[in-house]
Amino acid sequence: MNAKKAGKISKALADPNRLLILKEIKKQKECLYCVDLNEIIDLAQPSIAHHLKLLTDTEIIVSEKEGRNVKYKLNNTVLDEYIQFLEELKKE
Amino acid sequence: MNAKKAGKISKALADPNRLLILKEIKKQKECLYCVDLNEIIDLAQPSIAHHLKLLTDTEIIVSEKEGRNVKYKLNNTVLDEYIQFLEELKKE
DNA sequence: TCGATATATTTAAATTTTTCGATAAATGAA
DNA sequence: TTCATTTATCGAAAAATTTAAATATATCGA
Repeated sequence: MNAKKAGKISKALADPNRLLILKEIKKQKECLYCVDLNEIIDLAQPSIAHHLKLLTDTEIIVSEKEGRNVKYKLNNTVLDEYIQFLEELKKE
Repeated sequence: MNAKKAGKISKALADPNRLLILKEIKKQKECLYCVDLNEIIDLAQPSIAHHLKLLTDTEIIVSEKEGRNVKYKLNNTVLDEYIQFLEELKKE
């Protein structure tokens, strides 16, 4: 992963509400329904949609449409690549 | 590491110039002199100082005064804790 | 089809972040 | 002490982000 992509992912992770979304995905055993976030996150619906878009744009989460609903799950591959980028910073 | 701290670190990493600083620390075999950044980063001196402050505030880098100069090195511990936080996101 | 529900988009305001000029503070050298 | 160098701080402008109201779109069920 290059620095540009890592910067975008860092930015996606740089917000408490977006971290909360990721935490909820983890909580729901990998898969979260968008509609449930309205009860969890104290933001208006368009704001939640905005945060979900930022996260999906980086591909750190992936969305799947299911009827009227959208469900989200973590993309472990991208997360691993990001972690790898961070690990590289430690190497001399 | 809690989400609040992880959010601050994510924010610290969410800027191309700050990632460049970290890359340079790695390049200089762990230790970077602040003065050298002026030639590397295309920003005014106060801007560079601002970015360094954000990074040191999260303790992802640590500074050490050496005469007039300040040198910086990566804090592997904080970086590892941040990585651990990310790893936890993957666990069900 | 019609109404209800779920999500997305547009637009604009509020807030935060980034940037830099001016200047201050600290240190080393002459 | 005086001057040059390095870093930090202050204040303000510019840019980016966050938020929500209004509205649009999509889908389901009756």
